[in-house]
Amino acid sequence: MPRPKTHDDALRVRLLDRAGELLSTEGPGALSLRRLASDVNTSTTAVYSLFGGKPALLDALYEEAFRRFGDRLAALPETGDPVEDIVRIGLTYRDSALADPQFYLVMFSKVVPNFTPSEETNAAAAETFTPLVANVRRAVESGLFVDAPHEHIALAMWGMVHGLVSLELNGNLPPGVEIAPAYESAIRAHIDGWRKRS
Amino acid sequence: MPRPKTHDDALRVRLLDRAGELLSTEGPGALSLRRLASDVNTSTTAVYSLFGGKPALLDALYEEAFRRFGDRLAALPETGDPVEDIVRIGLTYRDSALADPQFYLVMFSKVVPNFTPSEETNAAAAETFTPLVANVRRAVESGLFVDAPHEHIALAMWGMVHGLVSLELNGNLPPGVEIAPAYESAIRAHIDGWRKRS
DNA sequence: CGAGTTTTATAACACTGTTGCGATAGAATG
DNA sequence: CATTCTATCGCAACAGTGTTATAAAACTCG
Repeated sequence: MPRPKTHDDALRVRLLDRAGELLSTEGPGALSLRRLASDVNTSTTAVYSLFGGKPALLDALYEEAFRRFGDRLAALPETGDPVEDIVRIGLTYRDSALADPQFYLVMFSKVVPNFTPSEETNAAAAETFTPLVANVRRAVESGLFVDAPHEHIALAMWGMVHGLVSLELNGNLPPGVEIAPAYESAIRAHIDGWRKRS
Repeated sequence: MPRPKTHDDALRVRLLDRAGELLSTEGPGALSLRRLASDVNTSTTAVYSLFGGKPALLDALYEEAFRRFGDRLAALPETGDPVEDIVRIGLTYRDSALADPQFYLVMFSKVVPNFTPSEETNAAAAETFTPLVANVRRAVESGLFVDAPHEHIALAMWGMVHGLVSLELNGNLPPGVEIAPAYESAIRAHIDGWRKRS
């Protein structure tokens, strides 16, 4: 007896897709509910019935962003040499960030006001971290690296890679300074720092 | 013949002070022009006649934040050992960020919508970087470090320190993971990575 | 064909930054 | 002393935001 549903799962993905497009192409400022709803020929009510509000929509987008990001990192073939794998993860990390800077800023910068990811979404996001941790463990177990908790080593590596990319994408670098020419050597030097001295 | 000015330099600093307070204590969401103006017993017009608008006010706050930050880093006494100085800079970097996280987020994260620092303000902000660069140069010139551009080495170090602190303050760390116990050893390991091998 | 019921679109609310307008307050002039 | 002038400032309107309450729409069942 009710009126037929149009706020279905298909509309949900259309909203999510369009939201991602708006974010990537015009930035977070263009991602307003009225704009989004009108672009998909519905009303702002749809966002509330399908997500629960703008923060919840952003949470879904946040999850999607980390999924893409994690997929790219997990898709890297293993070479057998953990050091080389770590370098490749680092390079891919920056490539992925530069491929869609706005998404990266949603993940790691606070570009959208009044949005903080939910506990579970943030836990899922942490999975992105696992390929690096696995390779570092391999390097530690094979005696290549110093005897330190492999989580600590991986965290330091993630920090550097993330920090350089963040400085780049947030525009915090001094004028004239570029990341690209220093990036790979920075990764390799950092790895060397954890090498066991003989 | 005109009506006496109340939008003077004293009001300017009162606005800036209160804006900093609001930012530190209640976060960027509480920093609205109406709220700010009423807290200082004036009107929103004051912000426009004294600064030019909210982005310009934020620019002044951004400059102030970097000035404080840079002062803390520059105040570090030199020990004569560049390596030890670099470690101290790294530790102070995190201490300063944790002392006022909201200010740090204004500097290095995009917590305020529609704000990007002006060219000149950003250039001034880059001065924060110089103590680290100076110490790295010293280490390179004394033959301690590998023969690489000292700007590249300093950039890598800044990246790691900044990355770890950013992950921490943005809440991007996996649940249960802490920066503190890994921080100093990460800095020292990274420094070791640039050491000349004998 | 009308009543009932669920779902959706519309409009109102409180808030934001920004801008134009009118009130204000004192000095110079008659 | 009253009036006029004028730079200055506070208030209100405007366009926009997320959110919420309300009313219209659209189908089934009696």
